[in-house]
Amino acid sequence: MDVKQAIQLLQNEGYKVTKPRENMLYYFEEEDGYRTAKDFMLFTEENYESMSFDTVYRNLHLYHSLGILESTDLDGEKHFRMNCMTDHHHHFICKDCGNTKKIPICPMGEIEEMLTDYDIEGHKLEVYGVCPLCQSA
Amino acid sequence: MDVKQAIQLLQNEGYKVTKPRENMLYYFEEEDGYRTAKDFMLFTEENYESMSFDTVYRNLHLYHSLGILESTDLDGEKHFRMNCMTDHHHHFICKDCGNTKKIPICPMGEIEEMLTDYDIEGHKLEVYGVCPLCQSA
DNA sequence: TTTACAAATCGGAATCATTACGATATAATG
DNA sequence: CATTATATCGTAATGATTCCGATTTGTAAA
Repeated sequence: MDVKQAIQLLQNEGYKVTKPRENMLYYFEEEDGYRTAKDFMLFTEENYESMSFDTVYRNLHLYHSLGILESTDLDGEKHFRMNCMTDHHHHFICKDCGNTKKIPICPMGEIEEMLTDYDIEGHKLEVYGVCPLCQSA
Repeated sequence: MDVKQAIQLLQNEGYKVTKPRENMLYYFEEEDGYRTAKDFMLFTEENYESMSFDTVYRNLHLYHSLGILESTDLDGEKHFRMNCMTDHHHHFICKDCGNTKKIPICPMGEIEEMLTDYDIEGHKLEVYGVCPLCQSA
């Protein structure tokens, strides 16, 4: 998912393409990892174009519901990153920088077999630690 | 982990065994699933022995740091359950009642092999949905 | 290109979960 | 049973997120 595709999706679904929305898309396309609402607010302030909390949170939810962003609960804060929908996978998440590495392994096949009476709606597999770059820093 | 073991652990580590602490232990021993601070506060109010937020949160953290409780971030709230330290495993978590079912599968062996340059500190594997009991209700 | 209007934004107030704080109470030890 | 460090209490403060009324803006039709 890139900015171009996301804008296309917004238009197809009848949502307006506004300056704030574009700014958010470009930010998350650039950052290859999980970021919070505050991360984004700080970034915009540094670039002299801060926007309302309301707008940021509302669009984060919109983007999540449209599948443009994926999210995870971490340390009591919601974190978001661009959604890579091409294949099903999971992430290593660096606790220092928030950047991620793809993990192309998923044990859900096995697990579904042992939960036949359960209505499975989703799952989460995440690995936490420090990435090579942050280790050397 | 049961109440008896937890109390033993508190004493060994030099912590006092107080009424509020005992109440919390009995609550989590009884409930076989993830519960929030508020869940516990509501329970105590119904039993006419409510206690301070400060006390509840402080002891939740204490119990977590001692390994008496395990925790997970869910819907922007921290959830806790009695820790079952006998074997490494993961959980199915019912989104309606919070109760859990053990999943004795873990793909970390495979995953560690593909993350050789990464400093791995932890991981999370959770399956979400509706348990059989809540489906029929 | 202008107009019209639904949709989006803004700033600030409100809410919810969680943490901090000073005063009081209490478990553990001698 | 006296001492004292530790825990609790009630409340105030914090941090993330949501809500709200007023204003602005994209979009589509005139």
